[in-house]
Amino acid sequence: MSEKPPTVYDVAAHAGVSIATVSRVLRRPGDVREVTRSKVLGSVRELGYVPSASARGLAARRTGVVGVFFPGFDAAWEIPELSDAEDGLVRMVRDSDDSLGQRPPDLYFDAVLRGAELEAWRRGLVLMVGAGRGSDPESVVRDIAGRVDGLVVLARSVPDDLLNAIAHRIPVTLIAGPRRGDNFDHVSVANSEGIRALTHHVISELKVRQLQYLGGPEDSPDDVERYAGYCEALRLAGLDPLALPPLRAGFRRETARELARGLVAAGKLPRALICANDQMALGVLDVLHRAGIAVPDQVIVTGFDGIDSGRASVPTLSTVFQPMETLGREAVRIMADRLDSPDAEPVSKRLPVTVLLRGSSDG
Amino acid sequence: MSEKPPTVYDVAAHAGVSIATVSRVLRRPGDVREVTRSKVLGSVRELGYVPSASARGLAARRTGVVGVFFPGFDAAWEIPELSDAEDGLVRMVRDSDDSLGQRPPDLYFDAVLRGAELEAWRRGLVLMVGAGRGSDPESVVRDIAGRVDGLVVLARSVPDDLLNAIAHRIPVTLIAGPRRGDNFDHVSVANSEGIRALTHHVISELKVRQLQYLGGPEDSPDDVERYAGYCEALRLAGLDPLALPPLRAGFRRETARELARGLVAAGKLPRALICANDQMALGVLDVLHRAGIAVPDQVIVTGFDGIDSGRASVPTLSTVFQPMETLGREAVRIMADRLDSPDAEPVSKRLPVTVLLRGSSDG
DNA sequence: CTGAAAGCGCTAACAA
DNA sequence: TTGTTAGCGCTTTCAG
Repeated sequence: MSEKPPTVYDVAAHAGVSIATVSRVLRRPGDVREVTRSKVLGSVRELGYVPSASARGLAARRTGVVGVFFPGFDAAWEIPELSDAEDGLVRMVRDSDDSLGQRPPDLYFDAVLRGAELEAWRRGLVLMVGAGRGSDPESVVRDIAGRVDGLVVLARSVPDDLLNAIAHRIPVTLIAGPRRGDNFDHVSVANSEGIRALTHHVISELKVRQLQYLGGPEDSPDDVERYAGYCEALRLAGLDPLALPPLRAGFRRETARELARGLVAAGKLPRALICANDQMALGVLDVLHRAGIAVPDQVIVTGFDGIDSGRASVPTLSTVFQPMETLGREAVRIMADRLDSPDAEPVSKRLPVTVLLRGSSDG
Repeated sequence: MSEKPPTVYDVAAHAGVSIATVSRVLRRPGDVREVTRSKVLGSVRELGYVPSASARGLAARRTGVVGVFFPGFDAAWEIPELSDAEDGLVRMVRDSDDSLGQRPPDLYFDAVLRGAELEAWRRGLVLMVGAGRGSDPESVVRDIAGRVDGLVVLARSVPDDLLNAIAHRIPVTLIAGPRRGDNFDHVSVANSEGIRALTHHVISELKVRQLQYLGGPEDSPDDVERYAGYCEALRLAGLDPLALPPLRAGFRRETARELARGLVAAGKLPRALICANDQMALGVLDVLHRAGIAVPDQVIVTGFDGIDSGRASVPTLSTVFQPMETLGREAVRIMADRLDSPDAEPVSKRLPVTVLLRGSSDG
């Protein structure tokens, strides 16, 4: 399938120049006379020369690669082996919600990754992705750390000490989560401010005084911020955040569904349910719909994230849009700047959000 | 921020061994006596040693990295500069559909990428991603090609000649699109079979005889396959695929909306609209809903892909689910195998799809 | 504008 | 079991 790949030496020989000239043609074409350059480029094409990034990285001490490390919520053992079963090419099911053997998509990381890739491209960088899974992020992170010029880390996917060790060698940019010391650059979104504004709207415009919070995992920094924003809005209105205790559904649609069914069955629905993300809000919406409970007339539901499905739901979902893609872009932008000027002051940027008032609150 | 990173030499000196031993400890710990090993590992930790992947790749001639290259539908000039404007952290809008300055998410690539990452992790590989954008995929592909042991390429994101040049050096696995020669391994999904089954269901179970196809770009290989499947089902039933000419909306929701509005206005709605992807189907559904046209009673609508929004729409969307994540996983799996045995026969795998009969056809 | 030569940090025979 | 040594393919002074 492949013979020995040509190297600079081959190209140099073929073009009748030195390897230094070949290198120049590729890196700073302006430094080479036109005729020489085109001669070299001719050889490059003819031989199908592809420079070895390893050699280049070794010699130049920079790889042009930025690593992106994000938490993998899939425990290793939950990932099914790829099966080789062949039951024909088409299966047919009625109204199957899931059972497709697919895990729910993680819109958030996907979007961040897309943004990161986008900005990397604009900056002439390449992206290397890794996820923390199972018990030992350490090996993966080290593995990636040796390959890249800088590392972008999502939320709390890497333990502090490891992070510090890495930051000692290459710049690290943190996405989301709390700011951790000022060894790192940091990008976040206005979590608390956003949900506070939305909650405030529900209270003062829609005249609701009985609200309940539906949160994700308590150890999620995002959830912590959002809950704080929620509480703040209530207190500002003279309401007690603990009048109705916060509910938890781990950011997951299915879990929220079960929880909502429970509330319906018990007749304990609040006048407004402020959810910490869209997935949960959609689950709730779905259950209420089936139970014949009118949204927003009987119950107001809001989400957070601004995922696409919230535009297709009935009613459409009021939510706080967070610019996930921009989050990724901004992180890489900051990283690129950092690589250019390693000694500049650490940067911390907070991105604005947009409250989207739609059918589930302002129908 | 960082001093000179320690190398094998530093570790060797610190541990009082040779660099070869350090290398062994890291690569084949079994070949080293226990005491030596722990001494070395101690030094590694103490010095915060991180091996250079460049040097390693150069010496070992393999990088442990798989590249994934996918088409970027964003023309470069359409990507807005990241703005530094600060108009406060919260903005508030009513019922804004878009205007969020975000491009529509590309669920398909996201899912494929996620699957690829997953399988790469299981195989101890790292993923490097790049997108073709603007006029010149060549430079990016070359750039990536030099960094990886193998390249996974989505659909037609890379011109044939370039692809051949690359395949000459490193293994290439194609995802989706037509099979292109047998220099390459290839994974695809049962596009035509899936849509044929769904169309057949609409015709023979739902007794519909007036169908119309709503396709994507004509040069999309996926669309070509899907259209073929559609036609086949019609012919099998003795219907003329061209009785109603195929419509085109470039796989985009917005475009499909406009088109649907046109059909409604002209009173030219067919009894069933078979859409080549979910985004378009959702656009149609939305327009019909607003126009007060009953789905599926007056018009049946079907999609293709099985994206999440199709479960939240009203009615829920009948569609053909394609295992996008599995597509990515399978591609990396094949690549990993290929790296292990470069001279095995080229592989071509077709993944099964699932027809999901939901509200928009079988309400 | 071009060439010669010295590494970059690591792996993999081969010796010991 | 461990050490020696010869590259891997490229960038980058420094001369010319």
